[in-house]
Amino acid sequence: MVMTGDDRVASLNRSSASADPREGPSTDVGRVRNFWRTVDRVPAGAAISVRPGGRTRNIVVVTGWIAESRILPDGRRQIFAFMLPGDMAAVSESSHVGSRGLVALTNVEIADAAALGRGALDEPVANSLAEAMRRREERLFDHVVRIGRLSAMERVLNLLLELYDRLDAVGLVKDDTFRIPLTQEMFADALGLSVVHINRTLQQLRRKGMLTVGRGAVTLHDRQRLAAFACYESERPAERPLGRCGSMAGG
Amino acid sequence: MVMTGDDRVASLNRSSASADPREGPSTDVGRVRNFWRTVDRVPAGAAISVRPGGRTRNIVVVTGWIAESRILPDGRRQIFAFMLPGDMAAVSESSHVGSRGLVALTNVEIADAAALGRGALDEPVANSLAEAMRRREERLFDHVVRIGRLSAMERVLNLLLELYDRLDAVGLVKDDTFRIPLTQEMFADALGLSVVHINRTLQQLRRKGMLTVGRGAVTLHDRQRLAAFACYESERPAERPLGRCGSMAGG
DNA sequence: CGACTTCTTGAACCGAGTCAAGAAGGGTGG
DNA sequence: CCACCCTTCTTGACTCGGTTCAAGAAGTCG
Repeated sequence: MVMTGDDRVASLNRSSASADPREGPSTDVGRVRNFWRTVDRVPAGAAISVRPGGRTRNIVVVTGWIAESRILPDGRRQIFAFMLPGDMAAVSESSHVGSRGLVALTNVEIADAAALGRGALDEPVANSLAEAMRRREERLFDHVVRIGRLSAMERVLNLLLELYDRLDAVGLVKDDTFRIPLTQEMFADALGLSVVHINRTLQQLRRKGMLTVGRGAVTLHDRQRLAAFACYESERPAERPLGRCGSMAGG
Repeated sequence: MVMTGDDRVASLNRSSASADPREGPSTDVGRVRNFWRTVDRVPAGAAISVRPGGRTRNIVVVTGWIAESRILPDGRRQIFAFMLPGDMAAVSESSHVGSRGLVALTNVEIADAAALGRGALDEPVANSLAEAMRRREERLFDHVVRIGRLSAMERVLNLLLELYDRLDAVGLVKDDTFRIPLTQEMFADALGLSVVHINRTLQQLRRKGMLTVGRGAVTLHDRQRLAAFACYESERPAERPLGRCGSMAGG
């Protein structure tokens, strides 16, 4: 798991305006054009905030990863969520230490969601933004469970499975593999563990053949089994076989 | 910390429609009357959900405590938040195992928020509901930090300090003391710890003279100091002296 | 009073943290 | 292309916070 930036969306229309490209692959082309005209580039490590003048801003991630996090006065950090290409969010101003903030984990391209509907939020944009907010909140709950009630191994797998599904939805997964620009430290700060323990946990998972990590990419082997082990439930309710999670049938 | 129900709001107008009574102690009296006509009673332990027919329901807690939680298929439970008198929320239907659900921790009285504005949500109600949602989300982030990055002692104190502030805001604190209808198990499930360890942690805090717990009531001694220790930041930004939290100056 | 829940405490265990040092990458300038 | 630096990853040894198991005490309720 090495930091390697530049995982830009292969084909534009797959990560277009709609938060969930599956429902309508190619949205209004003119809208997407407008999209690109208002793109902002943010370098890795930089904070994402409203310009001094503005109030609140609805953005869409076009390329790259963003973390939503808080830093405690004594330096401890907690990452609440990762924003991936296609994700929308409302950004308000904040100082970050003590409060929440968005930080670019890679070089990032973001677009103003408002611009998609030229000016005021129009119906479809407002809707997908609302839908995005709903999902974001749901993920936040998942994250609380992860941190509060899962073991280290379960946490790691559970998070990776979520990232898999989300990246898959925007076409960034191929052969059960996706690029992941996170350092083990970021992983640790998201999951409430120490870097060292994240490392050891990944080693274990590797040895058990459950996943492959390295050079900025992750491959999940037998996601079905991993999901059952890590109490992971896919967002779309189609597939849900999990019995009592936590135990490992054969491993 | 013993379960003792019946902590009803002493004076009605303090817990009236507005989520934050401080800004306007006595809201429209007629509205409050209407309030009482549409009150629902829910016994301790019961789930709170929409009636079979309905879709989504905006409610206000009038009396009692409610927990928002999820139960994993293997029985582990995570409590996301506590709803106290005066809190508003939007309730949608859910099965609870696997997904989220609201459970009455005590006997509870709830009112329909919509009823406050006779029918459709009117401006003031919609606003305070939006404001309540904002705060609720902010608290959820606080909770993630608590669980993800604080030690057991910090977690316990931090949560108690939050409950203090919220109960104080609706007039349910007197002499640094408030009633708390939580069992240690609920505390454990909220903070991601075991019951036994919650118990021991409370013992420690007692011995250090930081708080008093017993017979369903908690008293916090020297909240200023406790807040600094537990990385707690009050919602209203007036008072914030905390330096680098985590260490105990003298104790 | 009896039954049940909740609290408390001890002892043993172990998952995860800390400290520390070395290896492996990755990027940069000469 | 190499030398160097800095970040990230890895591993070992040790510590410790928190869990588990178990059993008894204290409350609480009918």
